[in-house]
Amino acid sequence: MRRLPKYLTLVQHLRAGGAEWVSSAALARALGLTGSTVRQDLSHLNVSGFSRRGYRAAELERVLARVLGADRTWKVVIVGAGNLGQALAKHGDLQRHGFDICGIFDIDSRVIGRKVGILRVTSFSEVDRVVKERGVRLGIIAVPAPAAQEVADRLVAAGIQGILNLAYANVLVRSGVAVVNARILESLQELVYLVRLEATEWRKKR
Amino acid sequence: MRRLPKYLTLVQHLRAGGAEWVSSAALARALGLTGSTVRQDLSHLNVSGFSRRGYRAAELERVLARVLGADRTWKVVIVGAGNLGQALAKHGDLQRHGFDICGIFDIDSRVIGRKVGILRVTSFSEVDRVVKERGVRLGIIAVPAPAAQEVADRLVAAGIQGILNLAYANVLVRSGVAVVNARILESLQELVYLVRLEATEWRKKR
DNA sequence: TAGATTGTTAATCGATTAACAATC
DNA sequence: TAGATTGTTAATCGATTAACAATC
Repeated sequence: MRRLPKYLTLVQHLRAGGAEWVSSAALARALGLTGSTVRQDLSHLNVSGFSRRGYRAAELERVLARVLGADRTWKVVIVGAGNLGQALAKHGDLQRHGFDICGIFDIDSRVIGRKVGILRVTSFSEVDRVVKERGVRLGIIAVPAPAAQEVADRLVAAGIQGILNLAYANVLVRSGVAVVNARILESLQELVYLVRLEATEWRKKR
Repeated sequence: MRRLPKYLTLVQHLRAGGAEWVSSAALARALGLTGSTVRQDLSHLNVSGFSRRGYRAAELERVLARVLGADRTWKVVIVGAGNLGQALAKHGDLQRHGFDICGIFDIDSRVIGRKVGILRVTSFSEVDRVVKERGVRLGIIAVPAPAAQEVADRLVAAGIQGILNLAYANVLVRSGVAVVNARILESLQELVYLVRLEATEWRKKR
């Protein structure tokens, strides 16, 4: 369920703010959902709430972290050391949330060897070796669109089990390998669509 | 509809590859959908296909671009000149797809004035003026989570109509302002969830 | 003609919401 | 007790898929 990460983040923030109990209504309000939806979602988890109080924040966080695998670290490689790839490698949030970045790769000899945070850009030809040696399970694709499929094939062949695709192209992989697409450009286009929709609705009301 | 940007991208790529006609089946295959879904989606658009051939690629691209507002430029400001903000400002894909980045802002005096691509980091205190003077309609939030809500309030007050929120916190805005969240960390957590799901399914089959 | 494809209707499926008894 | 909240069932809603006549 794609809402689970949102619950986790929110509960973490609420706990940081000192909350001991959280109600379905509170979660719903903060995420723009209904209490019903939240209770339905949480009922699939191994957690139970209390009348008049809600859910124990600490327990809820622990259970959410568990089901999302956020209670252990996940090894990741980043392919593509352009602006986006480098930004991710340096982005503290990933390390802070249990992702262990095992390498950043590129084919451009001008960036290979360059330091990015605590890492050094490595030739893409070594990606198989690193993935196998270190048992990396996740790969992030941050290369130009035309190269995305080739990179995906290579990662899957090396044994990667999940791909986060940031490239502006769809990649096809054999079943058994998970792919999540996350494209800022598409999100922006969605935003434009919504903004125009709002503008139209507004005009209708007049 | 959040699939429209995907159709647009795909049709652009297919056209670049020389395709004159595209069928619903071809689109479906490339995006992991069914032909039915694609035809339903396109039926809401002002475009019609032809038996035995499909849709005219050029016409489809034009119509999709139109409904997504990709046929004109959209002014954007970026708030937050950290790794991610800077990467976006330098990221050619945005400019190339009709987004005109009118400024990148930060509150940290150590980065204010620094050059980022062709832009220069400006003090966040000037964001209202820039938004108003240039008629900017979209804002991208790329600041740490605790600052996100404050930035959103400020952008909305300045007249921004749509917000792309990359911060790891939910922002609440008055109705009439569109918000799209795009968080790499949440996408990664979703990926982890899917990878573990696959692993479980696999174990079940044995 | 045979075959491929659209456009649309109807069926299915799943997700969201409403409602409310049970509980504290 | 009164009131707030969960957990769950049933209803609603919307999105996806199947099916197929119409078309070229």
